[in-house]
This record gives sequence, structure tokens and C-alpha cells, in this order.
Amino acid sequence: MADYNPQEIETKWQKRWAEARVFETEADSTKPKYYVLEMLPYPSGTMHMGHMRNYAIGDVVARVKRMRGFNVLHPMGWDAFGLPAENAAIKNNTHPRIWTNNNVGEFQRTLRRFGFSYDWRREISTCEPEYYRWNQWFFLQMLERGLAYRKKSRVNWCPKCATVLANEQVVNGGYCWRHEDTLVESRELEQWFLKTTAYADQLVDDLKQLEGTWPERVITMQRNWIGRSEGARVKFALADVPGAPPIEIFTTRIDTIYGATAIILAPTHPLVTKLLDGSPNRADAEGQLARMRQTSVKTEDLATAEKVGFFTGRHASNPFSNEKISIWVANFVLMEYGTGAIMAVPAHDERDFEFCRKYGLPVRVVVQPSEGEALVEVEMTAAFDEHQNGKLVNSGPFNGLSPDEAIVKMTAFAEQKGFGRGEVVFRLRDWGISRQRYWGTPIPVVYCPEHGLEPVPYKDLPVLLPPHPKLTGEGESPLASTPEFVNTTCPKCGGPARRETDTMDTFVDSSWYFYRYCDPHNAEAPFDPAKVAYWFPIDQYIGGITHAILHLLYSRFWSKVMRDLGLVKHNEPIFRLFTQGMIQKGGVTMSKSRGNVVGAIDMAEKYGADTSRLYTLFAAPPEKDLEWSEESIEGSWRFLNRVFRLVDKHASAIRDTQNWNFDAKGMTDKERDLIRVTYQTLLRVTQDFEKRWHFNSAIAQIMELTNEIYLSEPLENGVRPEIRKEVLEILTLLLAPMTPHIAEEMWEMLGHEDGLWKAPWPVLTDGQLELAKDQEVEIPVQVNGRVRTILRVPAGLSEAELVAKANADPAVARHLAARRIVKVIFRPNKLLNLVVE
RNA sequence: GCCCGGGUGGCGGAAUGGCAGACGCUGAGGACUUAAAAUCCUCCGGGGAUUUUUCCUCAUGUGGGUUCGACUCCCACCCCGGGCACCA
Repeated sequence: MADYNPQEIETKWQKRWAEARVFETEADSTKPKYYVLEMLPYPSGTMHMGHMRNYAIGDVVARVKRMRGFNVLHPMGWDAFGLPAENAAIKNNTHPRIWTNNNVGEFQRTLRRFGFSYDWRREISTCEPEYYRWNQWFFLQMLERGLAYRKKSRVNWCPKCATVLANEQVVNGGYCWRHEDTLVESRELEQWFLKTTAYADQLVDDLKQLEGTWPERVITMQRNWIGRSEGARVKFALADVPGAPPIEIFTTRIDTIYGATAIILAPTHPLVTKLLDGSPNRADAEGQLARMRQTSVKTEDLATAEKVGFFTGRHASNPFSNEKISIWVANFVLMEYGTGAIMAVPAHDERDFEFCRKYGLPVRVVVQPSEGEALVEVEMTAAFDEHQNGKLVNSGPFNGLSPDEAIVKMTAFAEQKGFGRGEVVFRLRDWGISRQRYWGTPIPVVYCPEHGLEPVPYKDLPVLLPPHPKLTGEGESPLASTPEFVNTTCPKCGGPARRETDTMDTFVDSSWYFYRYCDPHNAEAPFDPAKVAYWFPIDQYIGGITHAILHLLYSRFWSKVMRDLGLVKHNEPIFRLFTQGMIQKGGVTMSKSRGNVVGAIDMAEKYGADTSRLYTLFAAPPEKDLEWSEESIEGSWRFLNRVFRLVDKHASAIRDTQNWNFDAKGMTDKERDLIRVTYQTLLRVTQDFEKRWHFNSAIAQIMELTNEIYLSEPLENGVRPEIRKEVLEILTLLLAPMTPHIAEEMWEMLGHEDGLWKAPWPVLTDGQLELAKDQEVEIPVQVNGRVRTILRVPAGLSEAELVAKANADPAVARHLAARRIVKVIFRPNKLLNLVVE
């Protein structure tokens, strides 16, 4: 009699797995491959159970696939660059590398303690020169192709981070994604960009390939983020400024152009100052303009702010109607989108309606609903903006067309006349990657007084971070105040030159790390394309919904660039994506900053890794958020003890028994019942693992099986040792993907000298499938859809026989009374429903 | 405002058109024990009738609908969570 001692068992098996190198894999074209990956963690502080859920799910998948004969790649690494390391280093007067490496050590120890089946030889850390040199290599490749460029731009500046943020890192309408209480400011700086917009079309089109294997909402979020709009660009000539260039506007509703009653420019539109030159309204206008230009960058405010604007005193003429309309400037028109100028069609656009009513601009209906009452301008209280359902009026030669027809014809007309053309506009902007911080990948270019911007030659990569930076957390990049880094020579002329001092956004690191896992120690190239061709695409990627836009969009972009560089063949790197729910405590997501974490190591020490893993899988389906409960985890602990005692009790009697030959002859009823429930459990659990990912109900099934076995105790009475062995072995194998250590231990107790890691997932023969079938079934008998009795009958009973039995049953007879049966619904082995008058 | 999720016992959850509440937690009772813990067994949605047994009835956010039959499908609404938010 031994007690279940998880600390001892878990250490023992982790050691054996490592010695036998069980989880180390190589590309092998003779075997089917399976690449399962969990998003790489940012190593900060200690790991909590919120992290572990992600890895527990991935490990189940990896272990099930291995048992099913796949060559499984399951790697782990560290997203090791980033601001917290630098901030912590400043605070503690240490080096970011020391802080980072300590955390990496802590994270690695925790993951190892949980027994996750990673191939640790493939571990990568993005802050190592062996890794980030390839960030620089990719950057130079993009620079050569015009996909990396520098421009002066208004940027999002987080005063706390003291650096620039990408648009995607500005959250909640104007706050820093790391400091959710800090408002992002707007500044003008020279910045490096990657041309994500060059792939905007593909990024949106290829989302179709992901339908069915990616969560719908992730696809929708990406589609909205890219924001593709088809419309037209139209030139409005200036009516009262001779020789001035026309104003170009973008619209998706060119069909409503006869209803345009004003042109509105963004406050920062370059034409605004020209228009105001010599305008009678000038003084007044400039005051308003100044106010508009300095309003906050909070998009949330923008959305709810009242629309304000002013008349420039100038007019433009509508190229379709030659009508003169006034030109305005207003706060709700954005310079960053389209052309920074719009035509206001108040009758058919909600925003324009609001603006024009406020300033008394005319409203003119040009699309009348095809059903119901006709619109009357003065009575309108809202714009009529339906596409589908209307026809054009007051629109010259286009009267009578539907809006959709009119869009096509009017765009063609504008193109023919030379004052407009069809255009597709994206909301997506280029990816600003410059960061004015130390702990990131140096951007590999130098500035020569003679030759200007020069890329660092490939042979000189990596450009290493200087080992002794001056970190202050303020002002420009710490690299700029590190002379031994900045001062260099021009690769072209050898004269003195300055290095670029910006470093790369850390999303660069995570955009391609999963390729490096395929060939992590390659010193000649980012990876061997042949190895990537074997392992890719990632069969299953698992992570939080928080990365639905940023990380996944950049990764998709990077893959497409790599494809165009000829490094990979696929369009999309990730075949199947799963977004798991968060672990919460007290109703909010577990996180260090909220101070509600449950430490992973603490749980492993208290209950063991197996219990901790089991509980995160059992408490809720994996896609849903899960409220951590210290009381509930006790149930998982009790269950594993219960299983262990069961195996322990029978082990000595059955360990040396021959395996059962599956001969059904001579089986006792008790044996049949046990075998049936065991096989049925196996079939259902297999389904839950492979098809539905319902780990929680898989565990429930295994618990039920365990309860059944307990109720059949003592098994020695009427169950032969070989059948006991069959039942307990299957129970053990079912648990193996989720609680691998205890499963290995029990497998050994059951007499196996080879590790369970060598055992395949059980597959039933036809004979065994026969034994899995019910011989007797319980059939609910309904009268008019209400259950009146449950009959226990032999499986496969015919309708007639069942109806006869039902009629004979007093509980049914009572409800049939003397009424006539008008219809019989019969589902074999399932249900009988008698419909009476 | 728009777009997604979701709403089932005291709690986490199960059931993808066929016995609502599997499994687990909590709680109650029993066995074992000098005792406790652990363990094993039983019970546990509401109301009513019958009271050793069983039967009826209500119940899956609300109201309709489809169906022999609806937690499940359809329509409308309410509430909760998340995402987007002047993108022309």
C-alpha cells in the first residue's frame, strides 16, 4: 500500500523523460507531422495559473497526437526583449539582461516542474544576438525592397514608456496598452516603418483561407482593423481661387454626389491655410482652427465630441452638376483616412446630417426609398443611408437607378471625364517599428555625412547592443548617449558615421519566432527552408484573445514577406488557431498588476503538477473564462488519489497477468458490464479530445468510469485478473495526456517496463466494439411528448414489441386512458412517443 | 450606436432536436474510528399530493413561433461580458 506522492512521482518521471529524450523531435518525412504551439511568454515575475492553462491545453494536444503516431513539434521560448526589463533594470540599478535571464530561469523551472512535453533543445530567447541578428537580416531584406522606410510622422508617444507606440498599442481610445491609465500624446518624429499596407489586400483576402479553422471573431477583428472600403476619389475644382489645384475627396457613396451640399476638410488638411489666404473669415477661422488642431488624441472623445466646423469663405464646384457648394473645415474629418476631405451628403449620411443641420446647410434627397413614404427634406430627423433599398432622384441622367447600379455607372463616368476614379482605401497603416529604448533589436543602418543612410552590410551582422548602456528611462534612446555604440564608420567610404539609435518594436521578435523553432541553431540563415517546409504550417496555435490583432496580423504580414523572399511557400503560417479563456480570480483576469495571482509553483508544491493541470482542464471548457476556486481544486486532488488507490490495490495481483485475449465467451455479467463501460468511455473520451476539445467532459467521463469501477468492488469477486488489467490500463491511458506523471507511475505499477510514452492510444478492434455495445437499453416512453415511464428492454427491440410493452405498462396505460393513438414516434434504442387525440 | 460572445440548481458546469441538471464543489445523513482527519456509501432545483413507496406539476433570461417532442432551431425583447467606435 503506497500513498499517492505527486512530488516524488513527478520528479521521477520528469527525469526519465529527459534521460530517454522522449520529447526531442527531428523532421522525418516518413511520418505525419504535427506542429502544436502555445504563444511564447514574456518572462516577467513569476508564472501563475493563468499562464499554465494555456500550456496545459497545448500539452494535452501534443501528447494525444504523439500517442496517435504523429511526429510532434512542441517547442517553447521567451519573448525576452521589452520595456519592463529596462524599467526594472533602472529601478534596481542592474542590467536588463540580468533581470531577463533571472526571469527566464524562473519561467523555465516552472514549466519543467509542470512536466510539459517540450523539446527543450529548441528553446529560443529573442534577446540573444543569435536570434535578433535575423531580425536585422529581415529588416535589411525589407529595406532593399522598399518595405522598410523612414519618414517624419506624428506618432503616439507614451510619456511613461518614454517611447513611441504603434497604433495597435494605443488602446481604450487613447491610452497606452501597458499603462492603461496613461494618455498617449502626439509628437512629430523621424520613424522607421514597415510597409504593412503593401500587403493590405492579401491580409484581408487571405482571411478567407482561415475561415473554419480560426475563431470567427478573430477573423472579424482583423477584417475590421484592416478596414477595406471600396469607393471613389473625386476632384472638386475650386470655384473662386483661380489656378488652385482641385480638392480630392474620397467617398463610398458616389451615387449620392448630387446630394452633396458642402465639402469638408480635415483641420490638418494642407489646403486649409491656402484657402484661408485672403478670405474675409480668416482671423476668426484661424482661431477655431488652432483649437481644433490641438484637441486631444483620445479617439473616444472624438467619437462622442460635438461636431464643430467653420466656413472657409470659399466654394468648390460639383463635377457632376457644376453646382457651387461651400467649403468647410470640421473636426470630425480625419486627415489620416482617405484624402482628408469629404463631400457632405446630409440626406444620406448620419454624420453629415448632424453637421449640416447644426450649421444650417441645405439637405437634399437624392435617393428615395423604393417602398413606403417618400422623404421630405424639411421633415427628416435622420439620414436615409440604406444601400439596398432605393432609387436615385434629382441626379440628372442617373435618375431611376438603384444605388448599387449608380455607383458603378457614376464611377465609370467620372473616370471617363477625368475627374475621378474607383479606389480602395484601407484603414490599416504602416507599422511603426521605431522605439527609443535600449532593450530591443538595434536597427542596422548608419548615417554617413557623405553618403547619407547606409545599411549595415550583411557580413557585419549582428549589430550588437552595447553591454554598458546609460539607462535613465527619459528622453531619447539610451543608445544615442552611448558613444561606443553611436560612433562607427561608413560601410561605403570608411569615414566617421553615426549609427541609428532606435531599436525595433518587440512585435518584430514574435512575428517569426515560430519559424526559428524549426531550425533554432542555424548560424547561416534564419532557418533552413526545407525544415520549415516539413513542419509548416503550424497545425495548432494556442493563445489568448488579447493577441487577436497585433501579434497575429504582424505574423501574417511577416510570412507573406518571407514568401516573397522565397523562403517559404505558404500564404498563411497558422492553420488552426485556438483562443483559450482567461483564468480569473474575484471576477477579473489573473494578473500581476491586479495582485490576484495564484502562483503556479505554489500549486505544484501543494497538489502536484498533475492535479493543477487537471483542474484547469476540468473546471470549464477551454475557450471560456474560468474562475479559480481553491475549494474546487480539492476535487481534482481527491480524484487522482482515488484512481491511484484503485490501481495500487489491484496492481500486485494483475501486474504479471497475461493480457486478455478479448474472448467474449465465458464472461460473467460483471465482466461484461465493466468492459462495456470502459470501452464506451474510451470512445467518448477519444471524441472529446480529437473532435470537440471538451476536456472538461472528457474528464467527467473518466470520473464516471472510476466511480463505476468502485461500485463494482471487490473486483476479485467475479472479474478475472486479465479483465481487471484491461480496465485499469485503459483508465490509465485515458488520463495520460492530462496527468502524465501519475499515468506513467500507474503504468509501471501495472507491470510495464517500457514507459507509457511508448504506448499508443488504444484503438478498439471490431470484436471489442461489439463488446462496447449496450445489450439492454433504457427507453423513455412518452405520451404526447411527456415521459410517463422508462422501460428497460433488450437492445434492438422492434417498434411493435416496444409499443406492446408500453401499452402493458400501467403508468402509460393511465395516460392513454381510452384515447386513440394517432401517431407513433419510434427511434430505435432511443425513445418511444405515443401521440393521442 | 454597430459587431461578436453569453444567460441552465447554492457554485463551476453537462446535455447540438429525444429522460434537463452528467461530473465536480458546497451542504446533509450514514459506515469505519476511543475520537478526529482521511476513506467508503446515500441524499441534495421549486411546488403539491401520497407520506415507509410513488405520482403529479412548474422550471434552462422574457414573450411568441416551428415540431410528436425545443436548453438546443426561428422571430422579437431584456440583462451581462467583450470588441469596434465620426474610417466618409
